[in-house]
Amino acid sequence: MMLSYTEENYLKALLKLSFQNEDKPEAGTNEMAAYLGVKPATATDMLKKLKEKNLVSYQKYGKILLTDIGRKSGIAILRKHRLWETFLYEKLDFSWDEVHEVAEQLEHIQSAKLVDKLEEFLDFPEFDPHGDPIPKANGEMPVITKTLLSELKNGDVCKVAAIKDTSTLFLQYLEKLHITIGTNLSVIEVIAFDGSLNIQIEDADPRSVSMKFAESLFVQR
Amino acid sequence: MMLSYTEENYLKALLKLSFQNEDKPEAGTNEMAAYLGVKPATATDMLKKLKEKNLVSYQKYGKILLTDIGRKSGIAILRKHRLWETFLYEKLDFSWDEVHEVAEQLEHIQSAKLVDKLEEFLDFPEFDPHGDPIPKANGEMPVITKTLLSELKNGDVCKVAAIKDTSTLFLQYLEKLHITIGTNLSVIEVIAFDGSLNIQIEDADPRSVSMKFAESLFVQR
DNA sequence: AATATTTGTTAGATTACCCTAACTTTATTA
DNA sequence: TAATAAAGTTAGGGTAATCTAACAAATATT
Ligand SMILES: [Mn+2]
Ligand SMILES: [Mn+2]
Ligand SMILES: [Mn+2]
Ligand SMILES: [Mn+2]
Repeated sequence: MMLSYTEENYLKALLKLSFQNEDKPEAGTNEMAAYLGVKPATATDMLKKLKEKNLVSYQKYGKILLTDIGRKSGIAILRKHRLWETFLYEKLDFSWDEVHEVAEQLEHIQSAKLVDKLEEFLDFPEFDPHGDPIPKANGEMPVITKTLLSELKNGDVCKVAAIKDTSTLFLQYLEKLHITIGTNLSVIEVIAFDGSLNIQIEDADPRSVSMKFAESLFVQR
Repeated sequence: MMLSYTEENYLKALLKLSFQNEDKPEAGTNEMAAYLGVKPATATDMLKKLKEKNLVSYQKYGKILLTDIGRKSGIAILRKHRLWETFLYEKLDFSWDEVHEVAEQLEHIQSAKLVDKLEEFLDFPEFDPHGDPIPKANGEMPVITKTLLSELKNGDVCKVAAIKDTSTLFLQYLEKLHITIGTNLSVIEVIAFDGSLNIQIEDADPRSVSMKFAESLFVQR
């Protein structure tokens, strides 16, 4: 099916929201509009079009759910986004916080061959530079159990698995701390007072990080 | 300056036409419209906008000429186009006739860093897969004297330098004949009757090619 | 249950790009 | 040079994506 640049962005947004709203993979109009930076009225209009094309199912004043086709299309875009991010990071020396913006554009390039060849060129990466799983050509995606650093207890050790908050400020802060995907962390002490943590980053001297920090980082035990 | 996808295509078209119309680097409205596959009325509309933005200079019913800014912008797009074609051909194993279509999309990605990093990644290529020169970051472009194969005489030898007609049919025919950029050719005989040529391709047995063929291939003596 | 708040929709307008049909200007040709 | 042909413009209209303002429905609060 032929999708416009904009329609693709709506589908990807709905997919992302469906991951985010863990309980039910639904989204609301305002939520979607806020995510995309448009007004609710605009989102409603587009919703009608997407429904017409059988990409979402919803009723007036009801919740929005992607159809099978809609989800498949969304995943295809996410796949492109993450492959391009990996390309920029691995091959063109882009930094962590620079890849997303350009991938937002590259994800809309239409060419089945391009995506698959790119994946091959990158040697079939499983995760993007932020630790997020890259969907396969068939739409499959490794489901990984995500643990937040903030859920760990005194003495726990872990590896950084993925970034929850991918804002530039956070990514740049991580870089400053020499934290990247795969970095080993150990929790020395959780401070009950404010939820901050004393952690050791690889072999460096222990240091304190805030609760907000610990809630923005996914780790693997 | 912020240019839309469409504005970029108009500028690139004008640049291409300015190369094509060797004598004067001008273009007409109809010519431009035909090149872009739009109607003359549409081209006129866009022309007004481009003039407003100081990208072209022209008067009603007059000829169209790119301004310095307009030409610079056009060259920047051409640079991206040819770098991407090179990437697809060299790194992703795209064939000769497949690169153009995808590059038409990729040329519109906005990121100064991306272009320059891509160029570095490709090791600063001078020519794209069709033998066309790739503009440098500063806008400079090697000016090469183009000789058509059809201009050669009996006994002349040459190397294939670039492709004039980049249609899929021609590119696929060239592939079949094992002709690529750099292939050595020697003209055995020019047939006066119909302008066809007997040529030898590298060490293969001599064969005949049509005048149309010889007029579609640029060579270097 | 009544009211207030939040959420979502509709109506009407705008901008970018494109079209057809009718017209005007410039160039060619008899 | 007058008629014809070619080239270019204008007027009016369509679609996609966006907006603001006004309204309607659903949900939460008293
Ligand atoms: Mn991203
Ligand atoms: Mn996008
Ligand atoms: Mn090309
Ligand atoms: Mn283009």
